Amino acid sequence: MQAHTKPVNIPKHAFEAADRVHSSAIHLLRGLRIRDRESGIGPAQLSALSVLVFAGSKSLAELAQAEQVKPPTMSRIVAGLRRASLVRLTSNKADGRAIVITATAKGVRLMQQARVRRVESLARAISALPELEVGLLGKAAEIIEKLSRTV
Amino acid sequence: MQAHTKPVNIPKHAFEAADRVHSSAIHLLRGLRIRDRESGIGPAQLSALSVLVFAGSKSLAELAQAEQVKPPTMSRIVAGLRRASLVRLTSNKADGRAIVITATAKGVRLMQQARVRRVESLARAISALPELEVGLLGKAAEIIEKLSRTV
DNA sequence: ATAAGTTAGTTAGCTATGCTAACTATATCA
DNA sequence: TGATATAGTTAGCATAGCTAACTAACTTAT
Repeated sequence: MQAHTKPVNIPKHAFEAADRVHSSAIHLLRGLRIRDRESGIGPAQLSALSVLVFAGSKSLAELAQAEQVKPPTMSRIVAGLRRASLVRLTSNKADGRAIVITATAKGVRLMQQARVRRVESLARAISALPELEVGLLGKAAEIIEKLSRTV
Repeated sequence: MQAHTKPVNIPKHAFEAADRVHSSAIHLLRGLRIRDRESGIGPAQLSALSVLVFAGSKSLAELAQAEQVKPPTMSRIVAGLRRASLVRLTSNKADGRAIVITATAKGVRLMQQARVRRVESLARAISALPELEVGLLGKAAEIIEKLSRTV
């Protein structure tokens, strides 16, 4: 009943770095997500909408996979977004079973405002840092972005 | 009724750095949280337990504040943790209304395993990076940790 | 000392979000 | 054509968020 991973093949310093990066990411997002309440929609709806706005139209199955939820869950999330007129559903000409989910202008506007609210306070804090540290953060973000495609 | 912040006093480069840091943190945690399902408890319970394990015993109100939820919500989360024997409730000698919530040995074990599962794949990815980048990540984590106390 | 007010937690009842199982409708394949 | 597979929905369950209203215990003012 225990994780049967080889525990020894990861150097200690890598594990500690991972732990600190993980922990700081949690604490950062814990602070930033407070302002999401102002959006007026729930976290799952907001996150699904962000995928549609930043990655374009998706089918239900694609959106479910991107958000790591099962299709029935995404079905209800999309129903909520639709009720709020934040997305529009159209039919896929090539496949009558599938739906094409697209953010409406209202949805794009809501999402952009939510993103600005989130990033704004972080940006303010960052602007108080020395130039060197800002550059360091930019490089680190790039590395983390690359890592998150591997893990 | 609107946020009366001056929108212009944040330099563009700070906003862009914030955006990249924010985005990379989201993508990182989106990948890591998949393995939390193996813990057998829900995300809110897992997160509350991590506070108890890493910051020690807390009252219900303190735990609710740390997790940014209202007391009734935390009351139910703690009830779930208690049903699973992951926390123990004792009375506060100094204040008969308050409860002291403490992780049990089983709770500590579950939490540590969950943390290892999360961090392990990230650590593996990090161990493949050049030494220089690992160091850079460590410094960035420190800066982000500091920032998340300000934002 | 006791009545009034405050504070800590719980309970009830709503919504949102996660799941699996079972269904409908459409595509595809033998 | 009939069998099978795939896309999405519906039903029903659990968890997790909220507010309103409650109980119990502590504090304060008279």
